[in-house]
Amino acid sequence: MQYNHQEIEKNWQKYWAENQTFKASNTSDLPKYYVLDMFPYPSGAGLHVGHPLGYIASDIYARYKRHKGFNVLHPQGYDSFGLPAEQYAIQTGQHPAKTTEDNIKTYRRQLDQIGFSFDWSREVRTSNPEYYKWTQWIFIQLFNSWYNKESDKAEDISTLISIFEKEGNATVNAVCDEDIISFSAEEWSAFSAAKKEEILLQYRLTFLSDTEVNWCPALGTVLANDEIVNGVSERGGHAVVRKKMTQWSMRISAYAQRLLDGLNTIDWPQPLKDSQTNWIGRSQGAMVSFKIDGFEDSISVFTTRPDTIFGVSFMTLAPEHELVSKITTDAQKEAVASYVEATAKRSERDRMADVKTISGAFTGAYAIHPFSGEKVQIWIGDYVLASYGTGAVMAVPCGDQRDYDFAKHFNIPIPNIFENVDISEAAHADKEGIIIANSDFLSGLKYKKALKLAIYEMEKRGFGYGKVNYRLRDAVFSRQRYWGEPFPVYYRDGMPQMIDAKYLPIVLPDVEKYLPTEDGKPPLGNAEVWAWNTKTNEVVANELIDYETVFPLELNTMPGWAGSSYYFNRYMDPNNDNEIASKANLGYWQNIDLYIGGSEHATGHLLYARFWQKFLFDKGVVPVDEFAKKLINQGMILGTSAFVFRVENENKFVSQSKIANYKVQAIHTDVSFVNASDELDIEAFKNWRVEFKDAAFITEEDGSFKVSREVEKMSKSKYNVVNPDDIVAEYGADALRLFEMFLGPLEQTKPWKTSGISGVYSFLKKLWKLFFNGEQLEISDEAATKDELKIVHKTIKKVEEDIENFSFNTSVSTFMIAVNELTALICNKREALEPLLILLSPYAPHITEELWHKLGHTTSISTAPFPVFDPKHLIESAKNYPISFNGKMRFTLELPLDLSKEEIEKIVLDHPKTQAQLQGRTPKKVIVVPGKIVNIVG
RNA sequence: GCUCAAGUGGCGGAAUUGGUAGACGCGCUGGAUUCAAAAUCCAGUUCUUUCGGGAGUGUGGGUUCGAUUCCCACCUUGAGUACCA
Repeated sequence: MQYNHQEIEKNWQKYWAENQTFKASNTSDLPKYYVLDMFPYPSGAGLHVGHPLGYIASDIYARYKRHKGFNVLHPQGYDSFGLPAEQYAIQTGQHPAKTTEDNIKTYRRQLDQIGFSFDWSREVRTSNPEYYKWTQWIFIQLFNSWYNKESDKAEDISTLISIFEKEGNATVNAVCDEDIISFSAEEWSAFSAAKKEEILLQYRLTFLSDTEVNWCPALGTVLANDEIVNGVSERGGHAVVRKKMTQWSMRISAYAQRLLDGLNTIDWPQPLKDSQTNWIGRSQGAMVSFKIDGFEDSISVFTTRPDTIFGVSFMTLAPEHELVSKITTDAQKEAVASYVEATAKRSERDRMADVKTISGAFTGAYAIHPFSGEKVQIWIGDYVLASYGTGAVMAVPCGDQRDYDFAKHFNIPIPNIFENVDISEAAHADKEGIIIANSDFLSGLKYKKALKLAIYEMEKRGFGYGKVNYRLRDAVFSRQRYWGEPFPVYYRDGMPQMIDAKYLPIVLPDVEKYLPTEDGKPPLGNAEVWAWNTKTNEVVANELIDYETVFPLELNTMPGWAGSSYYFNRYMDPNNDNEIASKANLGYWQNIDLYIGGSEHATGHLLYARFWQKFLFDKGVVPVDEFAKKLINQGMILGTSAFVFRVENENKFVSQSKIANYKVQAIHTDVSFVNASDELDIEAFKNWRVEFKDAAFITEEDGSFKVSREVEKMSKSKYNVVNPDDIVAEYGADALRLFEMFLGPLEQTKPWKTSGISGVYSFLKKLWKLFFNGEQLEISDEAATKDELKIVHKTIKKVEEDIENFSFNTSVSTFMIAVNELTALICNKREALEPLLILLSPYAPHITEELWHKLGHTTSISTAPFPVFDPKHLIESAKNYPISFNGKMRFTLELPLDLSKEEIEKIVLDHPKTQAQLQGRTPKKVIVVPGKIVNIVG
């Protein structure tokens, strides 16, 4: 009987779906295990063979855990809000919901044919109102919360109001805006309702503010920092400029320290942790305030080196610093103004690309050194960033290279405050082993002591204090897009009002056009029914807006990361209409045990999701404050492009080995025209494009035409995309799954070459043959021999270790070895083949399910217990010892394992081959490691 | 520039409490079967060799009886990050 993968795979996929084989129960006595993939954005292009890699790995692990007796949650869904559907809508007028629905159908079909054990009854889609109801709900919770640094968690805004009512805000230790006014309890109660609202907004965890945002004119929207790469938009590579806009922001900075600390409690890849650590950017130092000569104002700076404060010889402000225009003297006005204008013109990208050029301008003003009382010049320079720290630095040229370069360039003095350090060529930034000099009370001290004493003195004298600073900025949460979650917000007297949670979801309205309005409002500005009636609590037509009971709704939508920041909790109870998920389900499933996805989400999704999880934990919604215990980044699968060589200015192609004789240019050809031996199907190539129809070909001697190959990113334009549909049709899903795992270590980037799949395909055919004699299924119930059991048990041991270590590539070779060895023994014993099928079933679920049932079983193999390894089958009585001379293995010798060291040494030394190797020399030393090796020195 | 990771046959890769380098597969070579092809099966495939053997895991050094594995320096590639005060 032939191995017919097409029929087998279709049948079992149908069986699993009909029997809901992989539906997870929310109540079970079994231990739980939650395996999750990062859910995909359903793009119009569908899947290529690189996409399922992580899904296959997680599916193997999920199936393995079921065999091991776990109640496994392994759901899948779609991150279905996003830009491509919207841009398609702008071009074609097609509603993004329709495009998205179509794309999801394609995705589902492609995923289904690979045989994943997803519990599809739990599917979520971020663009479904039943889902984004909870995205809106979380937004309201954030709005109604503030961060109390005393309790170090988010609390309800009502606790803040009651503090204000009792004692004003002097005692409040909160994470909030910087420009907060202070007020007493009496003043608070005297404030108008609007004023109170305005103050509270400065404390809320999501808040409206005029912020400098990254505005992308080409996309017509703002972008978050992590959506910008090298100064241009991550998507499309468009220019990005700084612009002031009123936007919703998320106070993620409140969680900076906890996001940092939490990294120590989770098993995530070190590079990913490093990039989050770097993104959060904690630095410890001090805030110091410098008075400005002749002004009431002072300049605050953040420094990590307060020990070098006596080395300050000037100060530098960012050109955008608010004090610049105020303190600049008349004499310097022109120079400063032209410098400010010049820097404003330069894009972020230019400024970043050009780090070496030193530029700046003197303001004419002086600051007073807080310790020495000396006057120091105040400069402006674009090496100081407005967005970091306070936008101003105390410049210590002897200890910081940038300050040093600036001072040299503008002839500013460079006082040396280090003992025995030469600073004639460069600054001395190293803080280890230095001794401070010329620094009043700090002189003679080492770095650590000087640092502590400097902060102590600043605090005592009242112009500075120790502080931890973070690079992490609050996250802009508004997008000027259509295809995203609407905010549950309307505006009354210019102040935002939350819609009561019981009226959620606020459903995205229909619009005529998906572009911004003519007066520059976001696309929702085109909606005609987009106002909130506070009496009837429903969305009504804009024409009813009277600013008394009917008010305009928010026109922005939420960013892409909103829906993906909590979806893993929703899978636990996806159809619950009253809560994100029930307490019981959240309590049972807790968090993700294994999360698999790409490393590109390191500082986006994975940071925001941790932030929301911690917030939801503070609010008592979820039971744990990290959402994923273990995370693995699967590597990218690259394409192997094929090139043909065309003679310049001729319609003539030259086979690979002959190009030296011609002047040729390489052009991509479709990889599907090329076989395993890199030979081109000339006919297919000719029919590919009209211009190749009459092309001439200079072939190899044997008539074949060879292409050259190169590994590149898989992309349509390089004609190297391989569609899993084609692979599944020709070789089957089991072969695809095995081959993707066989390519190499999961986390590694590796090239795809379809030719290699024949190896795993013939492995499956060999496995099939073990069960059949010609057309006839033939299985023996005789006891397995010692040798057969040895094969089975060494395979159990290795495969179990490999899966636990996520080393899926090596277990595929182990299966091949086992089948090769059993084939050699002509083994068809049930006792040997049944455990082998179970071992293999996570990798190749269809063929094993088929053979399992052919063996007479009536329930799915996925419920069979994992075979138990018994070491007694691997006990050996003899060892084939490698005999080395000076560490080089020269021959092997089979010896019983129960020999003593001395006996082994004697036998080896007496052996004629040893004598031949020694050629009469006497060995200096003989190392015998019983059971391992013999090494003869001399 | 900084940080991290990785360099092993023609290719993907295997081997680490230091102990037989190249498992498994692709490709390639030869053979069997076939009218022929596909499929299948068998043998071989790191390099070199005077067929005894010798060399060999990016380069150079070190530790060790013994190093792909540990240490130092360098080279190359990839990823991330970048005026962070």
